[in-house]
Amino acid sequence: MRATIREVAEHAGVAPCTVSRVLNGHDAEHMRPETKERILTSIRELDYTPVKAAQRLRRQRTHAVGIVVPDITNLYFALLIRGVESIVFDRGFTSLICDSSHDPRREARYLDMLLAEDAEGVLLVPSGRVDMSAVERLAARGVRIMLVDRRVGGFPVVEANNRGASRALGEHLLRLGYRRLAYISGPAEVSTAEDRLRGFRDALDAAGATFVTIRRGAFTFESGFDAARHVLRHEKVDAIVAANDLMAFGVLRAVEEEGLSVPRDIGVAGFDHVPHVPYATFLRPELTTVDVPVHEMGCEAARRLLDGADGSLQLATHLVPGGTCVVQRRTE
Amino acid sequence: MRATIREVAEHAGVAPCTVSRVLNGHDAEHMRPETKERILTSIRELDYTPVKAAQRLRRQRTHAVGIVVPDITNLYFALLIRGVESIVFDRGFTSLICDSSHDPRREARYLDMLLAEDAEGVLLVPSGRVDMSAVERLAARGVRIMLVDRRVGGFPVVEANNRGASRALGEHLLRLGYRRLAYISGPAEVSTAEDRLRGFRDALDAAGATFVTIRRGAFTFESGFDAARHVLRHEKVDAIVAANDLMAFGVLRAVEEEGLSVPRDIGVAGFDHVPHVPYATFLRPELTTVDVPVHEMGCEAARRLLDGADGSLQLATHLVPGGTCVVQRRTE
DNA sequence: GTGAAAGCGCTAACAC
DNA sequence: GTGTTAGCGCTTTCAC
Repeated sequence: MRATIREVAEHAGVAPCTVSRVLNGHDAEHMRPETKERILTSIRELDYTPVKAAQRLRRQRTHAVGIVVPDITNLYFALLIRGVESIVFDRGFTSLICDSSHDPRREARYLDMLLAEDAEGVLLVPSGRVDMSAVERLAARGVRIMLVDRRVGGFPVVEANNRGASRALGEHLLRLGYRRLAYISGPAEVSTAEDRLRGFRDALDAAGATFVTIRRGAFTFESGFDAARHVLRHEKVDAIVAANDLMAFGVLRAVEEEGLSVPRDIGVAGFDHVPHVPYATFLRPELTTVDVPVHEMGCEAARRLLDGADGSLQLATHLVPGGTCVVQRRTE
Repeated sequence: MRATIREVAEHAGVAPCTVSRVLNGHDAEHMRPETKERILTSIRELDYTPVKAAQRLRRQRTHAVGIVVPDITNLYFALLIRGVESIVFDRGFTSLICDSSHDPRREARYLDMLLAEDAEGVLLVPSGRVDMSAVERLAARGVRIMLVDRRVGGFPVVEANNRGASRALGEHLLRLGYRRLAYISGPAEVSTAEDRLRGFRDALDAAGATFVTIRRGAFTFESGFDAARHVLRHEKVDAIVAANDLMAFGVLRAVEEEGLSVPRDIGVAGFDHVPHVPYATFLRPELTTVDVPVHEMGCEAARRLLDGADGSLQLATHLVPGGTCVVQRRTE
């Protein structure tokens, strides 16, 4: 039923290896054009496609890479995947997209699956509590590992300059006159959360200021909402800064529910800038945040993985001032 | 460096096929427990994992399935993928997730890639203008094709009862007293768009009513916004119904920009119910819409594909009344 | 310029 | 109960 390379060879009156040569472009220098033509015709007539499994077995290469993200339904990671895929696919590699759903056990199972599939490289956005042994298993087999967005262990990473950007955001808010700041951070295990907190603190330190309060969320809308409500009910602050936009949206919701108004009564800032979310267009005023080039991060990580580049890379980010933070009239 | 089955066999003092038997559970009845034990130990000690390419070649089965969606950054399709993956992965299959990005050419390339990978089945959410020849190429090779969410050609499909649900939505609005309705439909090539329009029309027909106007959007926020603004500026309507929630959000935005208020001045309804979008929580009042069990659709499609079930399936949906449509005081 | 032959790692039919 | 053998479809020396 399905044609093999031998059948193509017979049909064209040549040996299998000659067909193979055509298929793989090893005919560059020395091959009679008419032979090549005959073979190409046979391939077309028999509707021949090589069996990948046989190629992989023989070549001892799979041309497959894995990409593991914590949550495929999160636009941030979906854009990352798009970036990766745009490079990987166009280079003729197959990518195995895996969604760990924030579950370290599931994540480990996917990593083992990638090992079984003989992925040549793996791009990993680690969940909060990665099973490093699964990662080590891959590395031990010589699989190239590249972390994306979040650091963990000693593996090379492509990430944003979270600390620097967060510091710039902090300086921005201080410049606008905000002084009583609450910070809603992300999970302690996630490097982006820690870097953003540290960066903002850098700004405060330089100005001799401190946070009124710091709370920890889970990078989700709900956790931002909960944390903000708690802050608003127990502290006197003039701005709330969240470690990502999703939580910042939760903050805005809480501010509204508490009967306050942004930016009149309180300033709000986020981090991420995933404004591609159409719903976010509803926001008035627009959120003060930091743009993270997540698609570019995916592209760059894929490029480095395929090119065999070692070492880490930090991508530049930039401040996106929005109407949720404005110049404060000092009321004292 | 990497252990093969032969090395495991030698290490355990058995023949390769015996190792294979253990690996594949063909040891059920008759195998000396100690032999099995010895083999398992060797496997562990040598850190052996079978080479998938060799297995696939020998077994003539890939245990791989493809899933092609038009837009991985759209939460709707991300949830669909999750549903599919939850079934496929747990059954020991590998899924190849492909994002056609609404581009029929890219879509065709992915379908050809799935052919080259010898996917045993393909779940396809066709883009607006699918290249059916690429689909036929797969089918001709005996690859099982199952459409999801959208119909096209004569292939079996797992979809929602869009027409029935839309009719119910129409009846709901009529019952509330809305009479001057504008409808913002989706792309004509997409079956969901057509079904929803037809269903709503069913309701109007039964009541002897007609649309004030029908416009066509692209299922995007922006197109919903544009269409609604046009309607609001040129027609006198008491409600605008969009063929999906994304466009409905655009409608709400347009209504706000035109200085009108929902539901006081105008009713708004959508279709999809992807309220999992945290940002949507901002919406006050909540959107009147129809719940489409998209995750379940993914699961069911995957199950049917793997179980070899033929024929189509329609999943039930249900109306989600929201504050954007309320009882109208007839003002005449 | 092209062909013959070997073998990638695995499994299954058939021996014993 | 376990081993021997052949072969899945392909690529790549090495001949000539």
